[in-house]
Amino acid sequence: MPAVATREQIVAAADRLFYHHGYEHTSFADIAGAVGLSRGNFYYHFKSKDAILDAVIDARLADTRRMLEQWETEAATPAGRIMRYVEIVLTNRADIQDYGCPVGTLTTELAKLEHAMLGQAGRLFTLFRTWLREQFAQLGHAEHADELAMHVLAFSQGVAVMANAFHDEAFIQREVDRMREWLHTYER
Amino acid sequence: MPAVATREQIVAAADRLFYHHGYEHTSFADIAGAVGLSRGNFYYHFKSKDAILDAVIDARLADTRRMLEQWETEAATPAGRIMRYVEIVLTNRADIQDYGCPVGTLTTELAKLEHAMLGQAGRLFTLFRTWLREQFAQLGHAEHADELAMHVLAFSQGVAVMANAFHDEAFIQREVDRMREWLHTYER
DNA sequence: GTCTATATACCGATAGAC
DNA sequence: GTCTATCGGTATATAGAC
Repeated sequence: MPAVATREQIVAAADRLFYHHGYEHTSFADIAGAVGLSRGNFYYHFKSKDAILDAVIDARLADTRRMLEQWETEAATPAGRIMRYVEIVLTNRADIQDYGCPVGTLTTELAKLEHAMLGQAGRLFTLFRTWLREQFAQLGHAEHADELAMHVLAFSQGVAVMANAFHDEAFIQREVDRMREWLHTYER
Repeated sequence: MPAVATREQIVAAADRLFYHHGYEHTSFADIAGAVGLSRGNFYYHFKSKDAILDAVIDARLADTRRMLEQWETEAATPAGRIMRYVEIVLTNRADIQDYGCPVGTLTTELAKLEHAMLGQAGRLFTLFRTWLREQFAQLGHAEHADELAMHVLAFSQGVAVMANAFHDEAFIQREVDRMREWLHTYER
């Protein structure tokens, strides 16, 4: 198999395993096994575990940018685009109940490990934060756009942690409805 | 040293290390070193790492019960007691910015590890949930008390994750103020 | 109750044959 | 580009002297 395709498979497998079982708990053998490679061959593609994490974060950043661009084309109004973000907790409900938020849980873990890649992972949060801020600015709240963006991010993280802890689907739906009503008070 | 005192020291050290560096990342050697014991002697007090986690969770449950009882004596009204909970994110701001919420981060980690003690850790959340539910019932919202309790828990978890990710003190204060105003709409 | 020494397993990482 | 074999380190856990 060409090196590029193998590398992409490794990143995809590592992405999934880091999300499902955490970064530290995932071993090279786990990733190699998921791709169908031997541990030894692994180092031809990535020279260290940090390098894989770096590649996974880059892939998530690229995926997120694509998703945000798609939301821009699908939702005509800034409020509609913000609701697209809010509704992720419904769209990805099953995964969130099992594994939490991929961004929040990775950042939390890397902070505890005092891992050098923590800053890189923070860029994922910043990407959403900047995008939400822009939506609130377009909604006519340029002055408090960042504060409102942070509030929406905190909503998603709170719901994700509680959904993961209690597996309560009705709770998620109620919180999304609550958020929708809150957002209406900022529409003009 | 008497076995009981040594055991308590081990639990206190493990509690702190699990919070600061995570359960999996904390080794027996780390805990033994913090207490000033050899690794070998460790097994006289705890026969497995799971047993230490179990003891740590029990200690946290006992500490939490004591804290909730103290809040009952310090705050005269149910709204005041709920605000005591909300203001934890300010009271423990420094630790939360560095390590997140001790309950939320432990539950998140154990879920990813598919650890047998996940249910035990969930009791910490349930303890707060039940207590908050009781406060909302006393406030005159018995019908939606559990939903309101879950909303307050989600608030604290969302703020903790974001505070840990961005280390933004002003953000925490704003979210607490927002919560105080929200709570006022439920006072009668 | 505390210690040293050790068993056993797995981790990340490397070397070298093919 | 993939493999097997292996190194050095660390993890949990145990045995036994004191």
